[in-house]
Amino acid sequence: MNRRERRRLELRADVIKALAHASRLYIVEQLARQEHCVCELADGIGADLSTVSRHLGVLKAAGIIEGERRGKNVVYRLRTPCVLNFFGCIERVLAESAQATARVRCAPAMQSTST
Amino acid sequence: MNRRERRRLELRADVIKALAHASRLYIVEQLARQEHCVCELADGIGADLSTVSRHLGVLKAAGIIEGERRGKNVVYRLRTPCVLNFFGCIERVLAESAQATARVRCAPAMQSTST
DNA sequence: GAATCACTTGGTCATTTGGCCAAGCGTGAC
DNA sequence: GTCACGCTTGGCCAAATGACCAAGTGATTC
Repeated sequence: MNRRERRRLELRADVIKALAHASRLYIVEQLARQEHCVCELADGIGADLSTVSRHLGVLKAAGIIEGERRGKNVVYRLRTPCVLNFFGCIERVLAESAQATARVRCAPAMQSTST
Repeated sequence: MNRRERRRLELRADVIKALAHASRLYIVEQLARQEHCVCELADGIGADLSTVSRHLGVLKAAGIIEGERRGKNVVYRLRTPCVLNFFGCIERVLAESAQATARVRCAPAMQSTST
């Protein structure tokens, strides 16, 4: 992995990092339905307004959402809806993990024939 | 966001977190081509073997890859190749961000008509 | 069974992240 | 202008993350 490739992967990782938090996933889901002001999202999340504002800042910096002042409010909307496609795959990963766990639970002596 | 929904989003976030690192993205890309032992991946990344082993542990815990001992080696492979679909969208996000940056650079007085 | 190779795990440290409170800033209402 | 409202940002702290080295474990070799 040379310097150039590392940089490329770091840029990708930054976008993924922006999505790697429950509250930010909630925000993305809500904005997928319709645009929202900060206060509405903070309400839904149940965290301090400042905390939510920072989460929005992270998503915005990553280029996933964009915000616009409208009167007193700042209204955010999804800028790259393709991120919604991730969730199907994520669910598949989780489902397979759950299956594997179940398999282990039901057949603990799968590999080691004895003991 | 009730307790149940938070839990659901946290599970999703855990999978995404596992992908949110340049070295781990490198690993996923390599394993998409073919399976590899830890030493090969460590070589490619250029980090300590222990560090790479932990990265593999994170991906495995998330259910994205799986490993199998084969003689002296432990060989890892991709378990849920659908994660590769993420990258197209990520690149689009990055490309749009780059465009936005360029726009700002070329027209700094876009919104505020004067000043 | 001792040595060696491939990997994992414990210990430690520096850095990053996420949370809240408090203070600041921009906008609209009065 | 000044007040209130909505949001952002600075300050701070606790917890999580990522890195390395060193020690431990599993498997092959001799």
